[in-house]
Amino acid sequence: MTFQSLQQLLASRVWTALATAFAKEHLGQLTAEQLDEFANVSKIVIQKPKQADLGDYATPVAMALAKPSRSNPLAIAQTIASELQSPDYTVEVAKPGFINIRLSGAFLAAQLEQVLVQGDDYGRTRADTPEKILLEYVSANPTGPLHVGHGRWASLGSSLANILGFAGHKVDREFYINDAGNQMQILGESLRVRYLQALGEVIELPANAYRGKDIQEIAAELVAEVGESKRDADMVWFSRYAENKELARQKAVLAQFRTEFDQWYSERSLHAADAVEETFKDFDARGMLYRATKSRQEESGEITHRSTKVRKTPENDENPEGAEAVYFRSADFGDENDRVIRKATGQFTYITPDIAYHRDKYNRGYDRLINILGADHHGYVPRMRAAIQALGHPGDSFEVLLGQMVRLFKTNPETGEKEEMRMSKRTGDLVSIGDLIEEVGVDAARWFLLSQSLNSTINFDLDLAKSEKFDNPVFYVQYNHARCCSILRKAPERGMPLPEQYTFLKPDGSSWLVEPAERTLILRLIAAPDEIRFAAIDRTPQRLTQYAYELASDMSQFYENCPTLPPLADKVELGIRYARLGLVDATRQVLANVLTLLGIEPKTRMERIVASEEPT
RNA sequence: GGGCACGUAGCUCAGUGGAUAGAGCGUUCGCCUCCGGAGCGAAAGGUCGCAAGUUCGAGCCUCGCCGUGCCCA
Repeated sequence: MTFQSLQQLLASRVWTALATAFAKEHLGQLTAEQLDEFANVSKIVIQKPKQADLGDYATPVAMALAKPSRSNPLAIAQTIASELQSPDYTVEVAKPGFINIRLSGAFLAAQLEQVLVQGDDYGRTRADTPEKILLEYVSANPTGPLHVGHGRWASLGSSLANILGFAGHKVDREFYINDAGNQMQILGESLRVRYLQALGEVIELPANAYRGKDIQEIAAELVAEVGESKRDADMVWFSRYAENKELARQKAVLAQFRTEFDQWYSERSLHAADAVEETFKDFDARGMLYRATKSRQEESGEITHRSTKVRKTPENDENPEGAEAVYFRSADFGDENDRVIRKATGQFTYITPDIAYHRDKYNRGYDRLINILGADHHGYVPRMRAAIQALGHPGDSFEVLLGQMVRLFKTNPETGEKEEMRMSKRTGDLVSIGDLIEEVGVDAARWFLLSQSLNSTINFDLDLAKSEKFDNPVFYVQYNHARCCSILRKAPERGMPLPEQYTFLKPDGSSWLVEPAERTLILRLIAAPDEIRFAAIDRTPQRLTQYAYELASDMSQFYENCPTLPPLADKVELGIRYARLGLVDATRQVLANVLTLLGIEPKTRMERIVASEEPT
């Protein structure tokens, strides 16, 4: 079975109609070349009309053809419409040149059946060009708990991976462990001091130490594990121990947050495999490097400053007189200036292992790399893309999704005002993913982190996320899923045993489901594959939270207007009742599929809150 | 100073170059004892930051301002 979305189907029908009309020389002066642009049917726009009474779907393709064919759009629309005739729908032409399509009851019924036939796979489509994608996200230092910002990348990355998979791509999820920097030494020293403190020694934390309570917890675990036996262990030993513990904690909280990875890739393993040195030689062999005391741009006076960040540490500051650094000609690939890749001291800059890492990704056979990063890292993108091009890969095969920050708001119980919870890394006073889960739960946390465009700062309303009323969209959606489940559970005891297969058509071939609320709901359901497809193409999971909400809303309308089970449906014909039951089942299925893609649990029942319980 | 975003209803935000720009919250006004019960419906609310351009057609694309956030200096 080939999975094709409704819009893909309609687009291909429009294409056939176009080709036929062209063959009959009915498309004015349109050339074969101009027609050919639409052979890639994804270029044929199919959309939902703003007003439902105009039709279920529409295409403005005739208006796009007006100019090249040198005829008027309405006439072209008429021509295409007459080639588009099908028992599946009626076709109308409207004002400027729209072609409106209204789907028949029988066609809708057939599509609805597909929802139930395909079940958990409903919504899968074939990609125009299937790709092998490596999606990298979160990628934190193993030096402490993941915070709410990481939570945004975690929910986004995990959902996007699911969505891309449904849209016909092969996706691997990867977490890059930044375990090679000198933060690891600081971490080791921090743990060593905390360990000795736990053993009763009076010793101060260094100024640059990590101060989070996680280190103290790990120190306590260490004491419980080995007692005093590591009193004289060196910093590297503590570093490794702390790193393993921190990583394990990160893995645990991510798993709890329904964020899985296929690979955990250690930066240190790159060094161990000499991948950095190899990458350097590769660049050199490709003529991408030069040795100089100043970059070409500085030499020519093009720039007066060097924007490569050099950390102010004693060992980095030493720059032997007249010694030459090694530059990468990144400006030749669109970067604003060349980048130092190896300092005069012989040390690689921080970007070099990153380049080696991305080189390795391509060597592992991926067609496309997608990284999810905070927008504060945007300066990093041009130089990495330059490196990728220097290695001979297309620049656009490297894609970086830059996301804005998350701000948390909570009502102050004293003033009743919403207040921002300020976060500070310095004091260790930052809200972790674990805190967020504890506060609002995984489902609400994921929903609110996913429901906004990546380009928008999220103003996360913790009170709303916790609400168990219909003003909370997550609750509303989950509630309607549970409601479907409940109806299906109750049906047998109300004299409607669940059938092997639902019948949506009357013996005369017309649909049982003709109520506006039923039609609206069916149309919404069968739009799911397109919604998922577009969410994949545009990398916009928020499209699916919105869709899930709209679907829940349509379900709610249907539920209000169209009784399914006795006693309420006593006067309703059995055929209709069973068709409605099938519609409920299909709604349950689509809601479940979409929620699963978002990493939100499709609950089969909602736990009732105790009325007397005071909110705290 | 340079770069990347953002600016849409009172608030929080959606919005494939296509028809009369949408949703939730809040506000106002009606209903509601229901199959899952924590509600349902309606109304009001807009110079899509400002100004120009491209186009048959711009909230969306281009340029210039203004404002906000972040990064680099």
